[in-house]
Amino acid sequence: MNIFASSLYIYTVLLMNIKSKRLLAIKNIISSQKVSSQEELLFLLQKGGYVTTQATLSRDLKFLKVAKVPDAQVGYVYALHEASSKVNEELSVDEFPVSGIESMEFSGNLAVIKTKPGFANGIASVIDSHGLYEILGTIAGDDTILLISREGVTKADVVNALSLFVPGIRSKVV
Amino acid sequence: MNIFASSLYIYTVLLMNIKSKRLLAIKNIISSQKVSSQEELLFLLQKGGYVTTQATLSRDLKFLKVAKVPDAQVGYVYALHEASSKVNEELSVDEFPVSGIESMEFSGNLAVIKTKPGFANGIASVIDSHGLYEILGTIAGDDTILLISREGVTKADVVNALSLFVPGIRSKVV
DNA sequence: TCAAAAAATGAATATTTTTGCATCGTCGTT
DNA sequence: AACGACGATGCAAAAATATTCATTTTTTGA
Repeated sequence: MNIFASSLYIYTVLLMNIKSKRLLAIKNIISSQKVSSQEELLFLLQKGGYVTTQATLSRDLKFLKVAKVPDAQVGYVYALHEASSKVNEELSVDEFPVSGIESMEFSGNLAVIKTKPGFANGIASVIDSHGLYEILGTIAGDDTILLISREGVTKADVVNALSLFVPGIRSKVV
Repeated sequence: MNIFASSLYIYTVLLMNIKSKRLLAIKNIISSQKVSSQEELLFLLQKGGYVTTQATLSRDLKFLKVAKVPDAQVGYVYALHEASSKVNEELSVDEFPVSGIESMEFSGNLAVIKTKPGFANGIASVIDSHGLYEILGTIAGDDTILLISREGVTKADVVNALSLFVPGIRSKVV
């Protein structure tokens, strides 16, 4: 199977472009160790294969709302805020999620998909864009997608349909 | 013992208190408005009668562990840490903005909760944070929350679950 | 597909923040 | 009283960070 011809590739590109990956790497690094300057972060990113400049880091940190906080040990540390701090705790620097999806559960002809914060809209629109027969439509909040499936369609059908372009999707409740 | 005869006391009042007062003033200022640079803070302090230099502010902010956080409005703001700002915290994790809820009605495995304008997201996230078994998830707009309950769960079950932390909750429709 | 628009980026620069050093006023000790 | 220690502070240099500008890359719309 040529994955570059598959919708998996399209999905991946849509959600995980270079910048997104770098942002995720930044999150992972600063949540796993004390980083006290952008220069230091720059070096750590390079070790992970991300080559960029201090200017871009400054913008990235602003985008991520990463705070610079006084710290007893090293003077200052960069810190994520509450909401984003536990997002990627199980991920190492070198492993990136190909999906922002956390879980999926059904209730009747509805499914509730939990995503990483902020991912719901993006993922929902990817789902919508495939125009799947099984899925009537979706509504997305910030980290939750409500998916309405067509009458007569089973939960397995929906999972199967989504699994075509959502890697590793699996329903918690069967 | 006459503490006014103690030179330690005099020393404390004359020197330490100046710093303490300034630190307090800094806390008050940055917790009541958005301050985006030390220079700006310097000016605000001067208006309050505290004359100092930017270098001292840098040290003060470090002492107070004041974080510099990216902000959508003004670029960057200085922010107190959780512990320091607890004064303003009116709601604990277990308290609930019950006054924000207007009504709750069911239809099948769905419930629509009407809230005061702007409250929906906050209330929905409080509900989510409790990770109730009965509730698959919620999606919030501005003043409406859609709540999806698990299959086999009754309306009463949902109300019971919510009533654990939502005082006086009651379903309009049974 | 192509052109226009928008977003991302690096280099250089401007701005902001931190810090080394010297000083001042005071205390505790001799 | 003299001396050394200490915390607070200002000044100025150094370091860190943010932003401007020009360019490239990506996305969007027709």
